[in-house]
Amino acid sequence: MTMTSSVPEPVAYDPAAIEARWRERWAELGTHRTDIAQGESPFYALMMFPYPSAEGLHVGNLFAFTGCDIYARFQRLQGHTVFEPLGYDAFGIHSENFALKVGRHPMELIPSNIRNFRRQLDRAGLMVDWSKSVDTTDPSYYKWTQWVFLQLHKHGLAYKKAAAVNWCPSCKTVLANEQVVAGACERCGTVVEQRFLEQWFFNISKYAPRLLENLNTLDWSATTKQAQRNWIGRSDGARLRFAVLDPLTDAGSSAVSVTTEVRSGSTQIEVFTTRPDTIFGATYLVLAPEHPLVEQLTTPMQEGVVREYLAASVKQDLVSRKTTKEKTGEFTGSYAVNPATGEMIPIWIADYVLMEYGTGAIMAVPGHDERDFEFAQKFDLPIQRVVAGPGDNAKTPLGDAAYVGDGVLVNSEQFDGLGVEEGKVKATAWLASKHAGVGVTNYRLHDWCISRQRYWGPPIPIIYCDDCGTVPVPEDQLPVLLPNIPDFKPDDSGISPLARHQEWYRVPCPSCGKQARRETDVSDTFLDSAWYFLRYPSVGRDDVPFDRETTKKWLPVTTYIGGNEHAVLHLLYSRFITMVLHDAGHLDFEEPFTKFRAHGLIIKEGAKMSKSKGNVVNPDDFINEWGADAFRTYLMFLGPFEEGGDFRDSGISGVKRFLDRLWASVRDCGTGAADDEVLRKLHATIKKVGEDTPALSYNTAIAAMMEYMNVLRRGERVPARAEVEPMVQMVAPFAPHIAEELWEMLGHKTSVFQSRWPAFDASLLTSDTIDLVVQVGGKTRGKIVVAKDITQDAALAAAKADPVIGKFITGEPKKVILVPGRLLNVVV
RNA sequence: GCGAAUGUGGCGGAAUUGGUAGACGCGCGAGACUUAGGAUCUCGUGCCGCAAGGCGUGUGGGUUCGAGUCCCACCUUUCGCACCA
Repeated sequence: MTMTSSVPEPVAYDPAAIEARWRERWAELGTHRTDIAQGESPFYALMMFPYPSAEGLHVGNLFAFTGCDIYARFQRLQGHTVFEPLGYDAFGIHSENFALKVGRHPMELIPSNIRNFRRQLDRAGLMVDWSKSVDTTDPSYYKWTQWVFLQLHKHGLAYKKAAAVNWCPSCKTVLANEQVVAGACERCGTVVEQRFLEQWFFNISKYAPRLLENLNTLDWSATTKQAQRNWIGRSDGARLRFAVLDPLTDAGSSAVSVTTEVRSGSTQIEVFTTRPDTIFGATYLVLAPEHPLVEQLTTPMQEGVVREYLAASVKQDLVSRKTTKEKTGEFTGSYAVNPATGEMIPIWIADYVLMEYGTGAIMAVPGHDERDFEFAQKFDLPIQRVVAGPGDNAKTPLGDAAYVGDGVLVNSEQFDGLGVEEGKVKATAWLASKHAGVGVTNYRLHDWCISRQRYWGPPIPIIYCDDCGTVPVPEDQLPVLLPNIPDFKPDDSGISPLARHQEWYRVPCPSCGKQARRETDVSDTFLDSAWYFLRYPSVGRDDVPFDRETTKKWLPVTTYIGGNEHAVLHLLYSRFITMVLHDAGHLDFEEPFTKFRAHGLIIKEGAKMSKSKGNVVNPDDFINEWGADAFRTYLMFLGPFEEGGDFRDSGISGVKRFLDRLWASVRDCGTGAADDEVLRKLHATIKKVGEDTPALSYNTAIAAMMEYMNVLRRGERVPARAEVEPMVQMVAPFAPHIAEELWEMLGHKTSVFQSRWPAFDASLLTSDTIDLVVQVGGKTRGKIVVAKDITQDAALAAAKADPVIGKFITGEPKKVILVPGRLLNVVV
C-alpha cells in the first residue's frame, strides 16, 4: 500500500462500473449456472414467470424477483445447490390484443419484447440460470403443453360439451369463470355475455376434495390457502327429492289427498340444501330458468308468463343477474310434495337460483334463508318458522327477516327440540330412509374451460373425423404448430381465426387416413403456466417433457414466491395438473410447491401503480441513477416483503448511503484487532440477519445491518478487517455486485457466493451484567445495570439506591416483581 | 352480506412468551468541514411543558404488578368471494 505524502483520492463507490463488470464476469464464469445433474442438496427456488409486455419490466416484477433472488442467494450461502430459473409466459390474449392494437404480429412482437425484458432483467443482478429458460410460445415448449392436454384426454379428464359460457364481446372469446370479475371481463372490463358454445373442459371438479384436503399439508401463506378453500367452496348438505304432482289429476282438484310417501316413477325434482334440518319449513321449490324440467312442469295456464320470463332472463347479462338483489320469478303452475310434511308446495322458477350450482333447484325455506324470505314476501308465499332462536318458541312470529341463526327445531314433529346441527344429521337419515334424499358434499369449483376462440395460443391437439369422431393427435406428431397467419384478428362468430385457414386445419385422420379437420381453438394461457416448473430442469431434452431422474432430484419446487393475484387461478391449476400427471404415473409427487409465499404489492403515494395514475416507476431510471444494488435493497427495505409497501422516490437515498458507508469501511479497513464491543454487535447482527432473511423479513434484516454499520463507524473510527468481512457476506444476497467487488478487494479469488454464511459465536451474545428496567407501580422509571442473576432483594436495594428511581419508591413496597433478565416492578 | 387482513410520530415502518413503544430509514432542526453543497460527518427529533412531570399504539370497556400485544363491543381502511341454497 502506498500512503502518506500526497494523499491519493480514495476510490469511490461507482455502482455503474462495478455492476457492469460483475455482470460480465458472472456470464463469463457461468456463476449462475446450476449443475442439474451433479447438484447436491438441491434447492429449487421458483418465481412466477412474467408476461413479457411491450411496456417492459414493472417495479412489481422486480420486487417479486428480487425477493426470490435474495432467498435463493441466501440458500446458496448456506451450502445448497440452488436452481433459480426464469422464463416467459408469452401466449395469451394480453399479447394478442396488444399486437392488434399496434398492428404488428405477435410472432415478431414477442421476441422483441423478450429481448427487452432480458436486457432489463440482466441489470437487476438476478442469479438466474438462463441456460434453462422457457418461452411458452416456442414450439419446443408448447409441444409439451399439447402433450399435457393429451394426458388429460387419455385419462378421461378432458371433454367437450356445449355449455353456457362467459363470452367477452370485446376480447371476442370465452373466459373461464375465474376470469370473470363481478360479471365483467377481468382483462378489459367489458360486461360478459352468456353464449352457448362447444368447449373443451378439464374435469378439475373431480379433484375438488383432494385439492381441498391437501391444502392442510402445504406450507403456504395462510391467505393463499384461504383463498383456495373459498374458491373450492365445499359445503355439506343433502340432495333431497321432491315428487311432482301430476298436474292433470292431483293439482286440479281442490281437496287433494296426498300421501307422504314419494311415489316412484313420478317426476321428481332434486334439490341441494345445506339445511336438511329445515325441511319442515320448505314451503315452495324454485328451479333455475335453464332447468331441464321447466318446460314439462309449466302448465298451460302459466305458459305465457313463464315463456316471457325465460326470454327475459336469457337476454339478461350475467352482471345484473348476479348482482341485482331484486328478486324476480314466475309460478310454473305445478306442485310438488314436501316429503316431510306431505304438504303440497308450489314450484316456481327464478333467476336467483343458479343452474351451475348444486342441482339447479332449491327447496325454499323462507323462514330461515334471507333470499327465500325476500322472494316469499314479494310473491306472498307461506313462511313457516322451524328454528327457534334464544327466547323464541314455535309460535314466535318471524317479523321482517328470516332467522338464520342457531337454535332448536320447532314445528318439525319428531325433530322438535333438536339443535340445528343434530337436526341436520337426523333429518338427513330420516329422509334417506324414506328414499327422499341422501347426504352429499357439494363444491363450488367448476370444471375448467380451456378452449379459446383466439389465435395466440397452442392449438388444441385434436382432429375431428367423420368416421372416427374425435381423435387425439398422436404424441409423436406433436407439436401441432401454430401457423403464421396475417389475419389473426378474432371476430364475433365465436370461431377461432384458425378456422379461416383450410390449408391448416384440413388434415388426414390419424386413425383412418380420411380427410378430417383439426380443432381450431387454442388452449387457455393458464395451461401453459400450469406445468412450466416441471420443464425448467429438463430444458434441452426434446424427447420428454421432463426427465424422470432430473425431476426426482429437483421437484417438487422447494420454495415458490409469487403474487397472491394467482392464488386461485395459476396455483390451483398447477396443483390440479400435477395431481393428474401423478395419477397418470408421470410424477411421484402430487403437490408441486412444497412452500409458497405470497409477496405484497408495491404502491406509490397510497395507490397502486398504474399508467393512468401516472405513478409508474421505471426501474431503468432508478438503476441508472442509484445502481441495481441500491434499488434492490431499497425495494426490500420499504416494507415487509409479504405485505409490500409504499415506494417513495426519496427513500432510496438512505440505502445508497448505507452502501457508500459499507464501501468506505472495506476500502479503509485496517488489519488491527477487532473491538470487543463491535464484535458483539457483529455477532448479534449475524444471528439476526441469518434468521430474518430466510423468514423473508428482509426489511428488518437490512435495518439490522444498518444498525451494525452505525456501530462500526461510530465516531469515524477505522474498522478492522475482521469487523467488515462478514458484513460483505451478509449484504451479498441483497446487493450482490458490490459484495463481489468488496470480497475481491478483501483479497478473495473466488465469488462471495462460493463462501459460507458466517457463523455467529453465541458466547459473545451473553454478558454478566444486564440493563434491568425498573418500573414503579407499572410505570417505567429508568434502568439499572446489575448482575445477570441478581436476586429480587438486591435488585430492589439497587433500585432504591438509584437517585432518580429511588425517589419514586416511597414507603414499604406492597409487592415486588422481578422478571429475571428483564425488569423489576415495585408496587407501592 | 360472507371470508381474510389492517389501524403505531410529519412519512415508510420496528417491537420474543404480555415486560424500556417508536429500532432502521426518510424528512426536519442545529452544528462541523467547505469557494460552494442537493456531498460527507456530529448531535437532536412522539406530543404538551421552562422544568419537575404528564400524556401517548383507531374508539369504548375489561383482565393484569404491567397491555401495541390478551378478552368483549364498536369504528376505519384494504383485499378476496359475492343470490353457491
